[in-house]
Amino acid sequence: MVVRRADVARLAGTSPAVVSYVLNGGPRTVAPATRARVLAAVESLGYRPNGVARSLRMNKTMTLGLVVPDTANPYFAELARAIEEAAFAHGYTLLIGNGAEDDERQTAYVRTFLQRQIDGLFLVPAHGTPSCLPDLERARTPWITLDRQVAGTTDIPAVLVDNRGGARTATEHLLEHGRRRIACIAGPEDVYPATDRVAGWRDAIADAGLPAAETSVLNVPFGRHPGYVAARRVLSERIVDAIFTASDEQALGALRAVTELGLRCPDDVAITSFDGIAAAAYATPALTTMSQPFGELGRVAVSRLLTRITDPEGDTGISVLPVQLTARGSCGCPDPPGGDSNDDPAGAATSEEAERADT
Amino acid sequence: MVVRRADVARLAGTSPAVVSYVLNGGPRTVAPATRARVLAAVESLGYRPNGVARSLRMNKTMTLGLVVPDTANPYFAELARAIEEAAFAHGYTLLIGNGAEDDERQTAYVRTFLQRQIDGLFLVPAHGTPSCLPDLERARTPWITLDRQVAGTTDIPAVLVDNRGGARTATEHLLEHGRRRIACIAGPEDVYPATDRVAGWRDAIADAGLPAAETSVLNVPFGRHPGYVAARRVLSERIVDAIFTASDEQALGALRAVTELGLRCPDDVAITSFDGIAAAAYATPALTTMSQPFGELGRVAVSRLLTRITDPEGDTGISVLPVQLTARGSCGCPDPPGGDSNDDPAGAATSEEAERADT
DNA sequence: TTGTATGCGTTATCAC
DNA sequence: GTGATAACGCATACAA
Repeated sequence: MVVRRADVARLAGTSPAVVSYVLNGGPRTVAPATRARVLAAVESLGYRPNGVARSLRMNKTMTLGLVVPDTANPYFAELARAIEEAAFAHGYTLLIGNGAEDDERQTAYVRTFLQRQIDGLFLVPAHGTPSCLPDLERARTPWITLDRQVAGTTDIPAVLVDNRGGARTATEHLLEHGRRRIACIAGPEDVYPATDRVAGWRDAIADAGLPAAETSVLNVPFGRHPGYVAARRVLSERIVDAIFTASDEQALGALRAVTELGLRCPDDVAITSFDGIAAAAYATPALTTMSQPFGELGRVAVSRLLTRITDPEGDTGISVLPVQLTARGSCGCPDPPGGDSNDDPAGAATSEEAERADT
Repeated sequence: MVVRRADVARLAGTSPAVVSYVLNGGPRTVAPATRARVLAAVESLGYRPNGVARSLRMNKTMTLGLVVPDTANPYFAELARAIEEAAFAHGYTLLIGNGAEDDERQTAYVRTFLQRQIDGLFLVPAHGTPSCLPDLERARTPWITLDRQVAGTTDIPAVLVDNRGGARTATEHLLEHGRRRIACIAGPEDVYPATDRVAGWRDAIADAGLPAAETSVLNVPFGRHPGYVAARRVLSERIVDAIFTASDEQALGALRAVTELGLRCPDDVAITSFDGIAAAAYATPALTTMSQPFGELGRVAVSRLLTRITDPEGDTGISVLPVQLTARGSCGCPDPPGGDSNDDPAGAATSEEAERADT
């Protein structure tokens, strides 16, 4: 509109094609003198290539889509930041969508993104079977699932963490502290990581030879408020001495419930949870939680998606990353001073080639 | 690539142009019979228009850019969600960038976004004078500032909240509780909302006829950890009975510091803060804070930016939205049960026409 | 009412 | 080493 490539060519006394060669460093070589003239013209005119035209021609947008169930949820916010970090390092930009735990809206975003010709998609599927599956199938756009699997499928590429093992570790840690009546505040019944985390809790309970108190499993949404409500219920109805929650957010809510009921954490009720969001380190007491490797998650997810972009059939497995017990005060361990987390959820860049294909 | 408009036209026994007319509902009318054939062909082939080609032709992308200093920070996460919500309602999609409080990176994002021909940009400028200003100037892409103003400027369209008035209210509330030695944990010295919030604190202190204890102002970054460190320092070095913090995140850190030092909040140290993020309602005690109208912020920002897209010269002022005191336990008010916040930071949709220009 | 043709700004393939 | 030219897929003005 304002200044096109042809203008640059004219000023530099050459042809538009040559301008491209200079700016893109190829595919053909250009004489140093011409090159200098082109660069000068670009500078003086303030020419900036039109990315849309380029995308149309190149058939790639250098844009990745990310659809999560709730952008404002700290866990997804940290996950998004990690993805963004890794994508940026590879020269990709992120289109972000808030599915709002609603299939219809999630599908609306996926469709819009597909239409905008994103090169690849990260999806944290809402509960149930996403109605956008057919669209994704037809579009041939590489996509990969994050944090959750699509219900009932096992052949869709995914990057997950060891939910079952982590939940088991978290529960065992409560057992080691001598707790015996451990309730489980789980996620929604039909959401993948919830079921696996419940399974891990069950594993630990069973191994300890404890009765599987089914009534001690509360299926509520992830999030502070559901955690708060569930904790109030389980604490007033049952005699428990510990709670394992499926998310830090729920744990934060539970912590609040414990205090409101005049109980003390960890003395009366110990808590361990899952995720390792930054806020967990600043609660009082600080939360003992299974920390997810956000930085690694982002790097693996981006790296795998990019692989699938160049080779749509390749890299089709499921990555399961380990989680790590971060012992703090809520389980009964000594409570370290605030801010023991490294405060850098996205992690530092790795030695991977950081290539920015876009100029 | 897979299925083009021409394919649809062929199957429907008509021309590509007609396909456009049907899909876009204009600009020309088409016979019902033809229309039906086209629709059937679209359905059976699963044709989806290429948004990139459309953008090139139409010279608009239906995409808005949002660059914030830190995506993972809960305040910006809630702000982003509000923007996303409002943009979605208008059929716009959000390209999101994490400036990481770093001018260079912020500029990199702005440039990339501009190159991708976004229709408009929301910028939460990092401290100092952004080096992307010339780019924005040349690009003629409408943009608007959120939460902060560009240092030293007053003619750039912005959507802000009443930082000074809010800070004053928060501080006065502490005074009403009988506190007299009120420290101020501020943001970085050169960031707009920080200076205004300090000014508000100063207003209240001065009006109360109290000495302006300059040493009681601590300029630290927003964020939990800085708040924690600052609180530890101010609590051990000085005798204070209250703290006003410039952000909820800092307050959360401060709360942790209070507890670690064996003090009680609000008994020994009362706290009020600023922002009204969801987490504030679940701290123990829950934070008394100046709640920002996230939903309204998003709607106003989007609405104003869209206005500027249709009329680049119009709507060039600065919006200042009011903030509201949310009294909870940390100031000494009765602590309501957890989850008193409506848990819907983005707010419900208004009666504004929700138009989705994209199909 | 419908088919044809041109241009959006770029990259890449041609001859030169 | 360089200049013209054909796509990319769409929207629309124009001729039929």
